[in-house]
Amino acid sequence: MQSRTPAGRTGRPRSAAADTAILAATRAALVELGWSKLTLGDVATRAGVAKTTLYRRWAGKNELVVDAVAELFDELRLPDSGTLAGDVEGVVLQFAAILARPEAKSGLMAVVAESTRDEALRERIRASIVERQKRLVVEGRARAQGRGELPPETASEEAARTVDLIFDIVAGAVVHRTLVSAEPADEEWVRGFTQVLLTGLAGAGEEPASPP
Amino acid sequence: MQSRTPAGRTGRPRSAAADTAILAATRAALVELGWSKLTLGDVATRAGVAKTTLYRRWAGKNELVVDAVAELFDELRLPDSGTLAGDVEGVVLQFAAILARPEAKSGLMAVVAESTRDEALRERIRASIVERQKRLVVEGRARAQGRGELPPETASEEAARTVDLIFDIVAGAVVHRTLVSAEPADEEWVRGFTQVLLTGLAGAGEEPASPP
DNA sequence: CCGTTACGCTACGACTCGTAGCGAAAGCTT
DNA sequence: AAGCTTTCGCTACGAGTCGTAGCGTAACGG
Repeated sequence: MQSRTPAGRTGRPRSAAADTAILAATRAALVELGWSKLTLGDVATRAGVAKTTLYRRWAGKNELVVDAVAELFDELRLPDSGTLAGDVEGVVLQFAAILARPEAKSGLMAVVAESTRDEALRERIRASIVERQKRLVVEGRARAQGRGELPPETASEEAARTVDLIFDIVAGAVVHRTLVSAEPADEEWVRGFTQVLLTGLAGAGEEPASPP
Repeated sequence: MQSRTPAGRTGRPRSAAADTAILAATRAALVELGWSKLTLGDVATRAGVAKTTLYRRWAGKNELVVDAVAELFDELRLPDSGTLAGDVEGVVLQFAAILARPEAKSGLMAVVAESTRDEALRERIRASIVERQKRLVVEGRARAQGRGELPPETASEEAARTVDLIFDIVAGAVVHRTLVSAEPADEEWVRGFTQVLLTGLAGAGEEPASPP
């Protein structure tokens, strides 16, 4: 968040209700208009605030949409299924459910595209969206190592690289499936993906050990 | 392409030189301005043509950028390294090299974002960019099956699903690494990725069988 | 009650968009 | 060589958006 009133501050405080109304209006506008046709004037009207209020709180369209989309990822939780495969499937299904929403599709990819030319924007995305997801990978990996499903820790630098690699594979696959292939990442797909991730391509032909 | 002069047509033909100049100017504008600040008027000036000529050939910014970016993928070739791992690494490195270019980063993701609200645009992307990449997966997989590195074909519908899955994993990982994590998909990363893809997470700690 | 800050509203110049209309140019056909 | 057809470059235009400035009012804290 960025609109927190600095602690020992005088004067009229910023309306917290306006913040939530603006972010909700932004998501609604993303659904109806998409990124390119979304205008800040329209968002202001939807939220019931003045256009100038928007410009007082956000630098521009990019920052506003990042904050609006970031809230969608608040609900991400790491399930405790007891097995690595179960944890992966659970997280991926949650991630896929978020990405299936139209405001996430059009908003997230657009700001990522913009972030290729804006270092500050990329950092904002990283801090408010990506880092939260990556923490799930770290925790899930640690659990699996504790159960002996994954080889134990090596050097810490090597571990960081591995986490980054896993994260790029998991998040990238779901994003590509949802946005580029434009097919749902449903349970069947997630099962297949998880099997490839855990056992590799060669093992992908075999059935998993436990049919229901 | 869309500006081919219909076969038995009379009148002045469209300038092919204008086409290439416009697409090159579009890529240059993508590098300098990025997607959001790119204007068709600016592209026309760079290409040395009138703005109206642009509107006669392309419906809008989206279609123009898709064509401009699609040309970047013309150079994709499937290397014949003799092993599945080598083929995967070769293709991924080529793909990564293309995605490393700024005109690909800002252009490709932006049109993908737009395509979530435009069915025709998504089809245009699929036909001119995605399908070409997917063919490499199909061919590489067939070669590996011929060498016995992958289990042979099952049902054809099952095979299509597998190809789609592999494609989403490979392309998604490279895209996510390059655009979201904003780190280069260099040889070291590609080696690690290929190993996970072929042997799975559990085998990712082991060294590959054949050191040079 | 007073100082300070946020808010809503209006207005503004600058810019981009996509289109229309025109005369000239470049092909093919006869 | 003349005629037909289509494209091209150019200019101009209304419509819409941008981001900001200015003003009076509202909501807090001391």
